[in-house]
Parts: sequence; C-alpha cells; structure tokens
Amino acid sequence: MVISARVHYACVAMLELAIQSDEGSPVAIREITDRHGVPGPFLVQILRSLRALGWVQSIRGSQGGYRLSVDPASITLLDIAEAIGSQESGCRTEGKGTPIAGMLQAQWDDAADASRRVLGQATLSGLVERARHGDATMFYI
Amino acid sequence: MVISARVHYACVAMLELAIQSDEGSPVAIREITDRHGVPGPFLVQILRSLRALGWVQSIRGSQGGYRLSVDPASITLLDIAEAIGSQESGCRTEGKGTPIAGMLQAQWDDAADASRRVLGQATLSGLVERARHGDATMFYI
DNA sequence: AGATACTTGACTAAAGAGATCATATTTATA
DNA sequence: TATAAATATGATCTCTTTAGTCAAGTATCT
Repeated sequence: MVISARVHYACVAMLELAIQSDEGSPVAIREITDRHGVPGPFLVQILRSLRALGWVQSIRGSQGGYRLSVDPASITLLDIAEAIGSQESGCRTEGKGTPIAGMLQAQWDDAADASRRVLGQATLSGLVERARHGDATMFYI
Repeated sequence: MVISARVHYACVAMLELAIQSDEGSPVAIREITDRHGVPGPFLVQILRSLRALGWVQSIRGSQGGYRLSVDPASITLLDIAEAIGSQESGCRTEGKGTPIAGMLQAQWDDAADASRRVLGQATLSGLVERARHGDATMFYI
C-alpha cells in the first residue's frame, strides 16, 4: 500500500466534497487548491479519475464544480488508494518458488493486509464526523 | 513500507546465511544466485550494504563467501526493510497543516505502523525455524 | 457577450528501481 | 609460484513511475 501524493490529494478532494455535500452548490477546484496548496492542473487529472469511477459528478460552466455522487459512508480510504494508486500492491516476487521466497512473500502479504485493514475501516463519513467534532482541533497545534 | 526487489533479495540472502550459519564454511554468492535466480552483480551490491550494517562478514579469496555476523534472533524483516529500503516510509505530505491533511496523515501513519508491527515480529531465527519444521512444505504445491 | 469553470490529450522533468560492467584485490590450493 | 576462485569498488545505463505542466476547447450562468 503505497500512498503517493496522487492518492493523498484524491482523498483530500473526496473529503472536501463529502464535507460540503450538504450544501447545494458544487465545489470548484479553486476552493480545494486554495485550501490545500494542491497544484491545480494536477488535481484536475485526479478528479477526472474520480469521475471515471463514478464517485464524483462534475457540473460545467459558471458556478460549476464537483459534487460527491456516492454515499460517503460507502467509500473508504482503502477504496481510494486502490483505485487511484498504482495497480501493484506489495512485492510480487514471481521468482523460483523456493521455500524461502514463499515464506517471505507470505510475510509481505501479511504486512500489506495489515495496512489494508486499517485503511478499510476509514470511511469518508467517519472521517468527516471526526473532523467536525473535536478531533480536528488537535491538528491546529 | 515499500518492499522492493532489493529488500526482498536482502532478506533472502540473510535467511540463506542464517540457515547455513551452523556450518563453518562461508556461503558464496553463487550459491544464493543459483538457488534464487537473483542477478549476481545486484546481489553483490546488496551484500555490500549488509556488510556496511555489520550484519554480515565477508571472506575474500578462494573458498570465500559471506557469513552472518549477528544473532539471527536479533534481526527482523522490519530491520532489513528499513535499513535496505528507501528511507521514506509512508506518505510525508508536508503540506499546509489543514485538519483534513492532518487527519489523513494520521491514517497513513496508522497503516504504516500496522505493517511495521507485522514485519517487526518476524525474526530471522523464527523464519528459519519455520522453514525447517513443516511450514516450508506448503510452498511446494 | 463575457466571465467562469470544467474537458481533453499530449507533454516533460526528475527520481528511483533494477540492474550491468570492467577492473581490481585477496586467498586457498596444486 | 602460478592459478583459479571469490569478493571489492565505482561507474554507468535503461526503464518506469511520479508529479506536474500546457494549450486549446466546451459548456453555462448572468
């Protein structure tokens, strides 16, 4: 589970959209880049991927922007990381199947699973809830 | 925790040396490359790093090779991965400290820690023990 | 009409991964 | 002492991925 800048930004965007999903007006890219310092054109790329996944919806034209098009409780950070990140997760050794290589591969898999288990628990709605009630303050230090 | 081929090979080498640490004669690179299909010159590079860490000892000249120079119970896969792999583990976002970014960073850290916990339990001696008694057979399917 | 905002496809620079090579140097052994 | 077997060392190379950029186009609100 490699968390690239791309994945991180995708999660930031999804969370921003989740937070503002109540209000009717869509969120413009500018709002996100201003708040987080994400390079604009890069975020555009990422939002395209998110739209292709059916997770966000775009509204063109003036007053346009993006809106979440799925239930934030149904998407986890793991979903985003696996969809946006590079295909390969963990080490695929593909070598001669020696006992040692097999044993190591099992360990790499166990380690990757442990990460996945953590990220698979983190739903967008859960994180939004946390950000709203108290937990967020700890980051303002 | 990114497990590159380099890290995987380093672990293979350390395990091979651990297994043969009883016998007096050192293990030649050829023995390892033959068994695991690791590119020879690449393994040389890796063994140099392992020697620099003080984990293996090299014996030059005819009949030379490598020998483990630490207690295999004191080295875990985590130690090897952190020493041999690229320095950065997980995503270091370094961005503006928004609540969202902070919350995400905490999740990335949690996920990385979960991996580390798994690999930190796997000592060389433990794995060697497993490879010797039964567990290895499962990889011969 | 004009401003605002998304769309699309191509492109580039930098870094890291995974080797590879040539040339030493050391040591056991015949 | 000659030779074969090993490691030592530094440089180099290619490929892929990552992160980011750019330009020209299209839709929509006011």
